[in-house]
Amino acid sequence: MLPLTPAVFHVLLALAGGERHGYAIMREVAESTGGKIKMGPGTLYGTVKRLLEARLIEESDERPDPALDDERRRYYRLTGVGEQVVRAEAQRYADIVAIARGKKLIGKAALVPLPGGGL
Amino acid sequence: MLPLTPAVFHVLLALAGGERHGYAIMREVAESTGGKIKMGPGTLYGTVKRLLEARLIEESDERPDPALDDERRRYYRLTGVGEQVVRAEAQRYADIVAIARGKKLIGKAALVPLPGGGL
DNA sequence: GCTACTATATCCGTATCAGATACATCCATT
DNA sequence: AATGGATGTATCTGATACGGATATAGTAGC
Repeated sequence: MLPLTPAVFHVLLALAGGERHGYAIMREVAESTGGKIKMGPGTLYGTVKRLLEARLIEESDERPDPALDDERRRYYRLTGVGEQVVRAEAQRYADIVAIARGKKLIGKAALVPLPGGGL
Repeated sequence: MLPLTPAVFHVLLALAGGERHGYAIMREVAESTGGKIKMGPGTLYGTVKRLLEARLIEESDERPDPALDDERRRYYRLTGVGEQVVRAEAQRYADIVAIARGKKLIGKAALVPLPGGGL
């Protein structure tokens, strides 16, 4: 199943933060990547359709407060399998980042300031 | 240009460790991913061809010690642009990993031992 | 009433993937 | 020296995904 395509991964990642409707997924992807990734509607809804067929996401019946709702919206959430898949892919990404760090392509994550400076 | 496809990224990542010939790239990808990713020849040489056309890699004239060489081999190395691209993609991966961590999909980074000593 | 934004959906040209296939060489074993 | 398995490069092709264009329509502000 892995690796996921970037479009699929971004959609699952957005839904990992809670259920969302299609347009909100588009906005979240753009926002979370600082505008570097912008999904067009073709990519988004095609991806959503495939994810529904693969049972990685499912449509939710729950609606928010009617005052805040928009009837046109369709809300989606991760299934159990979907969550497992997005976790596995995130771990794969982390493993690759570790490889890239080993080759000095990128610096170490700034979790703790290094006294000696370094990369 | 970004995001790169997984196949393209893995090839560039392998070449970030120094110049290599095609088959060695295949082995390195399999090894560095713990056997999780295995590129077939179709993927590898198709990818190499596209990377050459895009000037992200170039063929190297330098040959190793004839005693260790194999005339069939064709060696490739990153171009300047290729290195910039693989760095940018590695950073994009790191950014996504940070997002995934923020959503508690994966744990914190394993501490990679630095050559200069400890943290 | 007009315009921009929100929201979902499909179509289609292009590109990529990955397995199958092909062919030649190197090396170890018998 | 013959066999076989690993090494090494290369192409073809079906299936799939991408992403821009397009379509439709409700909502909100001016």
